[in-house]
Amino acid sequence: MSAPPMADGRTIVPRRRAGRPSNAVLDRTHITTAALGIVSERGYPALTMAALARQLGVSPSALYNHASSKQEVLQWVQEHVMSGVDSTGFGQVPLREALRRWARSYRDVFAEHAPLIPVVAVLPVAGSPRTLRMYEAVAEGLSTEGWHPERIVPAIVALESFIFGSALDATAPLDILDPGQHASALPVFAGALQAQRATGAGPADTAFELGLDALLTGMLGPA
Amino acid sequence: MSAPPMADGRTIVPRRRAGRPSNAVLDRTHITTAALGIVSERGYPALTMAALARQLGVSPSALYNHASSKQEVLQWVQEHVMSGVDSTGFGQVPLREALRRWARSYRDVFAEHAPLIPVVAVLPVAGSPRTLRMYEAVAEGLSTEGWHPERIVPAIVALESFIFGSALDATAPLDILDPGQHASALPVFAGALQAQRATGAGPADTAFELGLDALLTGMLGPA
DNA sequence: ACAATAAATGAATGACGTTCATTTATAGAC
DNA sequence: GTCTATAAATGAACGTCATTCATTTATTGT
Repeated sequence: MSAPPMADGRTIVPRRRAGRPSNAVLDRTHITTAALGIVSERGYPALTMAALARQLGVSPSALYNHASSKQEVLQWVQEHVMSGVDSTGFGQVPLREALRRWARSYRDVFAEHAPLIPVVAVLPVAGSPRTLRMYEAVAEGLSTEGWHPERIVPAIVALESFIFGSALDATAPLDILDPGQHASALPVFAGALQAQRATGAGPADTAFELGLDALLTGMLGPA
Repeated sequence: MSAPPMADGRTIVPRRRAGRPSNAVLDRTHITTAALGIVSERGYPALTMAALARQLGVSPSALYNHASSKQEVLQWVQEHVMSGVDSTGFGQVPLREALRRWARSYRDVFAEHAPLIPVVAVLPVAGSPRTLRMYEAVAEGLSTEGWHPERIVPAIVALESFIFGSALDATAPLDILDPGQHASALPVFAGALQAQRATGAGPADTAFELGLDALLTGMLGPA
């Protein structure tokens, strides 16, 4: 009579019988996994503490024995999400290429977790070892190419700002820039918009690649 | 017995006597002004519909006769905030300089309204004439310098992404990048951080200027 | 005077995140 | 083996929000 299937979509977990540490079922890992499941299946608006508890087969208040707040859960999710960022190129391929891979994967990952951006952008990074290791990899990449130490952090932050902004932009509706009825008053912009559309490429992707090229050229010199 | 001073911090407004349009007191302009007042005095977390109503000397539900949602109020605030962006340089000073002024003012404005960024970044721009006029000014600036039409929109979007990302970054605590106890495991990054700090300049500002320079160089060529 | 109507009200609702007193059941001490 | 400290789960409750709605109020055009 343990762990009934529940015939329900929620993660099945051996019914917790309270007690000392032992076989913890409601630890940081399980909570994070459940949160990621909800997010990927139903999106961030569905990630409530009640939904999370339900997914874990537990009452909402039980979560507060293991996480001090929803903010903390979001930090755990962020820490996991960072594993999708590719920092392996530094020291392996030319810096420009390594930065490009890094930036693309970073943007793609956060485009799928856009609601984390305002959280992450303002959160002390000391709590996220993965993020710190990423910074170290990028810093090594720049340092090895002879960058002056005092320029390294600003360069990383500038790239990151562009990446976060681009990730937000990637979640915008395709027609977000449509001028609607005002088109006639904006001849140049409206024309440019049509010209861009005629290329058939996604505006967010094109903008990201153009901006990334420009940043890399500006930082490293022409290719 | 009209408009008692209230001896209270709230905006004094001639007590509304219901009826036909006439001398509307609770219109878009007044609501926007009140919202801006709350935000500048007590920040975005304090901007609740209840606080807004209180500021206007009215009950919360009354707001819904004039705004369909809080989202709409935020759009009004955004539209007003956009007036702080300086697009006057285009056609008046060299393009690089015009873009620089524009980008700086744009970032500064949204650094003070960071919570609007996730809203704005995803909102159809058709509802914001001021934003559209800004786009037109920038597009004219690029077009006049011979930019191909299909590159204009991506360039604007790329710059805007960098600007929004930088505005978010500008609201972060100064020590956000502090590696804490992990410093020893991150020699290059920790060193770079110290070198940056030693310059005495704000990391967010330095990163913004470095990134902006890089973007402009990448887009327009070396100065 | 009257009818139509814009506008304000206050009570109510439904999400949320979070707290707390209480209960449950295990692990280690004796 | 019992006892006891304690990690962990529970359900009820709270406070804060945005939002809705039936009702009232007061003005305008006829």
